[in-house]
Amino acid sequence: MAADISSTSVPGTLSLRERKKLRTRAALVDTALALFTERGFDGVTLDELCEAVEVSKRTFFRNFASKEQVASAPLEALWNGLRDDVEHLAFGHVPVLEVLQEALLVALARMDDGGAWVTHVRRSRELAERTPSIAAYGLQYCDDTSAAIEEALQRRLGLDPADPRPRLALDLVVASFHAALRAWTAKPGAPTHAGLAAELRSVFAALPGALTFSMA
Amino acid sequence: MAADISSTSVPGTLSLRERKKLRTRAALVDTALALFTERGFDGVTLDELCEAVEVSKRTFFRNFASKEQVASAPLEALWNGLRDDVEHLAFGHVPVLEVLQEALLVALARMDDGGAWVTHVRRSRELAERTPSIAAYGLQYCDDTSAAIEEALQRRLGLDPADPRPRLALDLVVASFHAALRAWTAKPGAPTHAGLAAELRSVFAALPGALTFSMA
DNA sequence: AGGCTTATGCTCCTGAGTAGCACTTTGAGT
DNA sequence: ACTCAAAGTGCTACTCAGGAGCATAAGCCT
Repeated sequence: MAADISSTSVPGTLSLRERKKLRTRAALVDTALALFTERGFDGVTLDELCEAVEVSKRTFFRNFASKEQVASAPLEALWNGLRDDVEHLAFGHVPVLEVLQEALLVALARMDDGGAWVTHVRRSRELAERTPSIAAYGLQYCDDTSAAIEEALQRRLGLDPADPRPRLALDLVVASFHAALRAWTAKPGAPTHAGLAAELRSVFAALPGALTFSMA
Repeated sequence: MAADISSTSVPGTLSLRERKKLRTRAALVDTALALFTERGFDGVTLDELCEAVEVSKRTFFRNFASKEQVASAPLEALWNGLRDDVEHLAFGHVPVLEVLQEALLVALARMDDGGAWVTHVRRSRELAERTPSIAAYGLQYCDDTSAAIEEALQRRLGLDPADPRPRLALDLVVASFHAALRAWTAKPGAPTHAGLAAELRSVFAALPGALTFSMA
């Protein structure tokens, strides 16, 4: 899943084979999001998608585990980034919740290419909203990643595996991101990276109130 | 989805047709959980399941939207119960989070038949743990129900639809339940209803600490 | 009792996802 | 430079989930 640096002499440079594979993968994501957006997830068969990218179905399934995954790829990249970062977080004596919030903002900032990612995410999100199977896949991936992160937190913080607190803190951060994503997707106009980050900060700010507020 | 009282004179009594349908449904859930547990989710085809219950595949799909749903039925009943209850909650000036926690405990208590439900949940849970597609379906159903509950909360509390707090509070309650479920499933021995409720209370108690705790 | 509604069964069909085999490309050893 | 092993790719054939149309039977109302 994560790009790994291998056998080539210059670190950070990928072999021809690896670059080709990444290009194929990117082309599949790009074309899939375009076709799904245009004709709907169920209106596009895998055969059509593969034909458009000039790749066989076999190759598709070597890059993605399911039709749903190719539509969820942009957000998976974000969660993978967060998961990898947790390994190197400095915790000091700051509350874990705050460390995780900051880590998500950092992972999000890292996704800021020239706007390609943000455009993909917007499309992916809109598809998920009207396609239950995509939403289901995304939630499950998120849950899996959360379990992996929880495990890392337990290890790095020296906590009892039965302690529910790290997972709850993490789930709260994830729920905040989903809330931010919904709000951001609902906003009309061209999607921006800064806009998404702002929504996320705003939800984080509302979080303490979520625990204490009562009827107006 | 929810049992509705119809045309018969005595409220609470279902017509023969409706009772028969419910029996078929229950038989499908029961047999499905047994077969899936025995041979694995992918080791049982729908045709086999339908044959075992002596029902056609058409009938199966009139009762359930997918193979995954029949395995998730027990927990769906709980979420449906919570969703319906939210319509009649008294909020007073108690924090919404606490009202929701209490509501979930009440909905859970209502599931206490003689142990059949709890046995089904345990099996369903164990299946979900080793079958990603079941887990995905369950999370998506939960998310859908949460959206419906959020909508009800907005309406009943007179809140701005853009206010993220009710959904965050709800997500926290749901996350607590999932944590309790994981802990409960991990415990060996015969599953009990009281045990699950106790786990849930224990997670609720740990919740404030989840926001503030830092490295030991 | 008889007509109406609704569940059910049967059968055919599409498309996701898997597996086996042959072919090509790439990186490494000599 | 040449060769070989390893990995990626394409083709084909297969299983099974899930949906649609039409005919039948069971339960409901008058």
